[in-house]
Amino acid sequence: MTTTQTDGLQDGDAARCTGVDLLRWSGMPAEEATALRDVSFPVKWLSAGQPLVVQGAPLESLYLVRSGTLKVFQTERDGYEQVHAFALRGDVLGLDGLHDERHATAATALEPSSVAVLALREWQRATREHPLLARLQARAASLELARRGATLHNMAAVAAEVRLARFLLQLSARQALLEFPPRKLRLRMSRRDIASLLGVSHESVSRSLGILATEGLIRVNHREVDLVDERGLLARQSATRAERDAPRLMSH
Amino acid sequence: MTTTQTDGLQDGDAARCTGVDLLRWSGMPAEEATALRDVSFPVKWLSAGQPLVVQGAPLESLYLVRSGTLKVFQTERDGYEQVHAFALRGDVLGLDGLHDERHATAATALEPSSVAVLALREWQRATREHPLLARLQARAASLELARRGATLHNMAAVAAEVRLARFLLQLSARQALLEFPPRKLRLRMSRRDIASLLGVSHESVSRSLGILATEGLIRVNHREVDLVDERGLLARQSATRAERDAPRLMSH
DNA sequence: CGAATCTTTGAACTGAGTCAATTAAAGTGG
DNA sequence: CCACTTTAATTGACTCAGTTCAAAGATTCG
Repeated sequence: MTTTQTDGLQDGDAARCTGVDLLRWSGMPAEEATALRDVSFPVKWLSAGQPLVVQGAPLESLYLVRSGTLKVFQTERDGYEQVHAFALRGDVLGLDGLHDERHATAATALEPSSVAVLALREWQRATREHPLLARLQARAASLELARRGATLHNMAAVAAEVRLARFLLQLSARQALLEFPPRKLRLRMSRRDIASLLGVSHESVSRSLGILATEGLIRVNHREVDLVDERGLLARQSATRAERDAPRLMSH
Repeated sequence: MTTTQTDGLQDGDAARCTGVDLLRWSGMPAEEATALRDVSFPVKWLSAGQPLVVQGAPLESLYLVRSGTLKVFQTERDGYEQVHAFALRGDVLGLDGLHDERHATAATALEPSSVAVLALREWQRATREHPLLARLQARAASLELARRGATLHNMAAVAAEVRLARFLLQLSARQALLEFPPRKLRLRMSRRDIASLLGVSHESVSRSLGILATEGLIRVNHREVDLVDERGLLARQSATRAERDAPRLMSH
């Protein structure tokens, strides 16, 4: 909203996108969706560091990430930023606010990014008329739910390097899905953001990166991380928490 | 396990429920939903300890909890059970599996419980024909997403008692919504389940309960917990993680 | 009543948080 | 374009809370 400099448009890219685009970005087959060609939504561009939604704001629209990276977070009373997720192409922002019409989490761009603006009224009408769009939303919610599970899994690990290894592997997997090189990670977020997501101090993130690098599993250069030894990382990501009384499959 | 042959029905309660029931259980206004009287779904009864869905199983239906308590969890390769949530009345199970048609998480009853079985085909048809049901699903997903955020918040806390305090307060709040006495908690889950959800060892849960009890904030008797001093608990739940460089509100 | 699970408590060890100080990078403005 | 400021990242030292291992009660259930 308002004119934050380049605001709406940007040269070389459309100011609006169609329903077919939405399907494509969220990784759904879009062939037989000719009807969705006539549905369109505005595209909003964000510069690095620009907030898209603030916590607690009335939910006026959902957003589907078209490009870039956003961080999704809550700010505690004491000012601590709890990062919930990083949003990449295809992710839908604002779903966690549908139930009470307020944004439960804030979202800020970590690099130049663009999103489709799904104004609530129109979007809900669109989902009613186009089951594929309803499906898109359900799918997005489902994916996010599953990803939250993975995040929980991360934080459940005892050792900080284990959490970090899991995080890196998950990011790699997501990049692969988006057809980026899966073992060349360009971290768009600060160490502190990662630390928050993993539930450790940012110093621990630093140290853990060092440890994994020393072990030859990754190579770290500023915010560029190469996954050198993926097998090793996979091995490292085991061990959630000691559970000596683990597998008790009853013997028929 | 054991007598799975009682399966569907149980004396004294209907074998099916209507769309209006679904709305009611999930806390949505159900007055003007006369059309939903004709939509009905089977009810399934579960005994304590009975699994409802297993991890990885093909998603054949969603479930809406009608009564009781379920635990939602994943079992790691090493046999560790990572608890994701506890489901109470109104919660929908299986949403995290919609995106790939497999159950991402398992669900097991912690006490005698009942759920509405929303067989996928029929349910999806129903949501298409009845926007209120579509809304119910979106709302359920949204609520669960928001609740996952709270869980993240819990695990981000440094001290174990803080995590526990938050957990107890959240459970209390949910009970209040369901019109149960908010400061008389009957924990349906084991200490270990709680520990898993909070990301600590079960010994720590035991100790933390002791600490909070010693401080006079709660009273513990086996699995009955009374919230004696709610203010105190609220005070205890602060302090996520030191962040001396916290509030940086830019002043324009 | 006995077997299994759950829960509590104890003791020792260790990994991660906190505090602190230094270096590196990025952003700002003249 | 370069000083200057601010923020990000790394590294070290110290301390302590929580994990781990162990073992003893308590409760449940067959």
